[in-house]
Amino acid sequence: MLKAQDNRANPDNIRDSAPMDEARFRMRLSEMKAALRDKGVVITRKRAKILEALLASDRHPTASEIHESVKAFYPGTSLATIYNTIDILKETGQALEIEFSASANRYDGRIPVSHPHLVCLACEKVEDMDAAAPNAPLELERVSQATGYDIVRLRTDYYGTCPDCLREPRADAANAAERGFA
Amino acid sequence: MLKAQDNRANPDNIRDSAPMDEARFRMRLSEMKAALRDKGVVITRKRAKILEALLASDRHPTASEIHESVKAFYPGTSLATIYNTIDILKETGQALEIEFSASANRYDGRIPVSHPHLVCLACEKVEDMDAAAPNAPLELERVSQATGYDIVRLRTDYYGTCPDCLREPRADAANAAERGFA
DNA sequence: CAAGCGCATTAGAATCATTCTAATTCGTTA
DNA sequence: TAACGAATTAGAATGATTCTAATGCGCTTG
Repeated sequence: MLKAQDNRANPDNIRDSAPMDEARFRMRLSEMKAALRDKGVVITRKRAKILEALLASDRHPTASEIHESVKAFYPGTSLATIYNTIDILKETGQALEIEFSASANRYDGRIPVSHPHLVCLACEKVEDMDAAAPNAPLELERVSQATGYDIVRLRTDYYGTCPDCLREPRADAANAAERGFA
Repeated sequence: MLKAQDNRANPDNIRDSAPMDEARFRMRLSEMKAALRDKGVVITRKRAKILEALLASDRHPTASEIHESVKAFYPGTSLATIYNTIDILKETGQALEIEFSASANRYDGRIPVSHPHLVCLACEKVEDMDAAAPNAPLELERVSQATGYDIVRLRTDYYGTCPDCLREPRADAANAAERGFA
């Protein structure tokens, strides 16, 4: 749904970078507002501008980029408001967060080449997934050719709850600490 | 540490969580040291301990976890030394960084469900990749069953240089700023 | 053995994104 | 108009990482 560009004109292009046209923009915008109102969220003028800034950018904006954009209309706006609104959007499933700033980086000296990872959201451990798993993601070569990018690295992470934490429901910070490196 | 667990008993398991056995540990350790020495890097006692801590952990340790581990032997060790050594390991291809703390998070209000992304390392833009691309990654269901995890989210990012930046070699911070959201 | 060079290491400051806190303001409804 | 709760605010706090500038250590050379 809501694909920004009709790729049928260019069937080999699997890159989706076109700005939204006006009609689609407005449609998606009211869809978002409706979804928020359904959950009892008040759409203030600032919040509306935040939604617009999020939709208008074809770059997947950062909180700070949205902030700059909104400040052009409401100069006094605080960054906290941007984060607050983004939180609501995430909670209501109206925005996807692409995480580059979640927690501390982790290091792998055993298999120092790219391979899929299993990330436990409860205890925060990161396990290797056997690289030979079936249905491995698109090869770098293939994606490079299809997108025009020079792809050098692939990241595949599966997020969920590990078997240990599924068994033991007390999967909180204490649990994570227990398993910590010592 | 260094407990041996044999996954051959469980051929369907595509999760790779077994600690290294002693022999493998030592083999990989000298492999790393040799690779570093080849590049002219001096293996100090502290650096050796850092390599050991990295290899000994079956959790993909953070810099701070490695730090704790090394401090047990060399109490005065600074976190900066850990980061310095990790940098060398990354540069020489002896360690893989699993990034959870790279730069600012980005948000997608247009297609608010998980789909692959193209990340340009030069201008830092993030593009959507058509979700219908061939060879899509393993479905959550399938991985859940194979690993015992309750997988709720999948992340697939392709890193490289976008066509624009490939064309224009001046792909530095200024370039990134130019393309910034305004 | 002494001098000197260069890398290794250090503590602490700086940076950056994000979250928290507590006070203030705004909008709605009574 | 009064009053309540939600929205918004500035600024502090947090956490990970990077930077900086000084010091230390190990080697080589004379």
